[in-house]
Amino acid sequence: MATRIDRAQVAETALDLLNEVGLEGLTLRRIAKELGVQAPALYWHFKNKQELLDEVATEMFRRMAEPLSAVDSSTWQSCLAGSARVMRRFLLGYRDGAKVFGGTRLTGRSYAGPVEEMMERIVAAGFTPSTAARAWFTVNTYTMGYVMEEQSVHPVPGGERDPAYDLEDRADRLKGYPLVIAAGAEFFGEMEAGFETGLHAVVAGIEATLLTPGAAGVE
Amino acid sequence: MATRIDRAQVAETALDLLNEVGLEGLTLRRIAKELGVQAPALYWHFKNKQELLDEVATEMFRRMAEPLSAVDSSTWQSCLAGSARVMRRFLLGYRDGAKVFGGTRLTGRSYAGPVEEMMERIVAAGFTPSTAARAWFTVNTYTMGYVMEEQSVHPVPGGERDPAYDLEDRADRLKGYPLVIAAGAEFFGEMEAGFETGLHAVVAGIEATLLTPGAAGVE
DNA sequence: TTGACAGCTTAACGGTGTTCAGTTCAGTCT
DNA sequence: AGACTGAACTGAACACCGTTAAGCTGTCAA
Repeated sequence: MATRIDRAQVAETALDLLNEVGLEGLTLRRIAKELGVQAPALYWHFKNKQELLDEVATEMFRRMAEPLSAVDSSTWQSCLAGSARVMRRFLLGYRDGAKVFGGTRLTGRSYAGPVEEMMERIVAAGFTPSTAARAWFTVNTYTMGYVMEEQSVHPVPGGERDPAYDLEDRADRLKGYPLVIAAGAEFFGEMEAGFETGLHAVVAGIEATLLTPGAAGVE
Repeated sequence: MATRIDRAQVAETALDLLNEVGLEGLTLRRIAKELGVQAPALYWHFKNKQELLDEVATEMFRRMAEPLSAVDSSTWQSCLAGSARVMRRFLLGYRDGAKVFGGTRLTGRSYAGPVEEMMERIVAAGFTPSTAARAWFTVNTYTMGYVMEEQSVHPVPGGERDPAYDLEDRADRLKGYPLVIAAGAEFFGEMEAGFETGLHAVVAGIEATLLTPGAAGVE
């Protein structure tokens, strides 16, 4: 009845299933069921579950590619910041998106095109290939780390906050540490605005230290 | 024979075991065995495995507390950068350290003391409580994200690189994308130096955008 | 018609987190 | 001292997990 399945179809199905069941619930049996197939059938297409997850992450990136290349690239700042925003939006769009994407290596070379394009723009703006890569990596690292934290506060896309992160409870528990309480409010309050503020800082720092060599040291 | 166990002892044992077996191998039966006890005994002390892992992360932080408060705090820059370095060193010291630490919430209030202290120093340097928190969070986010990546290249503390990240293979695979190849060399080459460069940028950006309000926008 | 082989199923294995009823043992009270 | 109590742990079991091996089924070529 149902047509035969292939790698791409499995990855797509698994990715769409992710929002329903979360990474923990994304078992081979569950994926197979969604495909109208028995679990071991997946082993015809993938060596093991990790390889399947790598393909899922790659599919995630594939879906990011279009909006990524549509980012405003009139300045390197908007290029970097824009791609960070796209990345965040996409990761937030999938349950445990950051964990899935961070825990896997992209397979094949499908991701190379968009990345090359973006690097070209940054280099054109005055960076060397090496500092451009560092700039991109730094922004990416920040973004991944941020969304990771964000998704542990906000596990389900569009859903409400994890009650374990209730700010009042937290304030109560940490009485006597006023700055820690204030910090919690800053961290877990307006996460979108917080991301922008941090991103803003990172980009400004890149300008100060990577674009123009010979800036002040940290020490 | 053996004395009874308590939460702290379980967490310490589990944390020490982590370097031997990795997060994947850190099963309840294995931890219990190490304690000379049966697996279900752990359920007397913890509601479930996640709660145990939370305690492990907290124990990790507990061990960080001393070096954290020994960080040079003569300037806010050295304070932030120093704590980021301590954090990275510690996370790298445990197999899957970033995953464990990132995936859990710190329990209790044991962590509040050191954090409060650090925040006080930053506020004293001219930040508001709110911008100080944002600065700290941004640096932390970068550090966690960085070490996460670093540990997927370098899984075992002190061990050699994961062969899957071989740069030559990568360069071969990505022929035709010169900037992507160069980026790979920058990312996965000298990871210590790379961390410092990025950290440097982040701190400089914090100075430019958070310490002195009214800086240039990202757009 | 026969053979080959890709793609799938069925059955099973060892291991996982977790539950639950029962056991042991230190410490308290009469 | 001896009975009691509750904390701490054991043993057996459950449902489910990733994974493997062997066998079945349909399609296509010769």
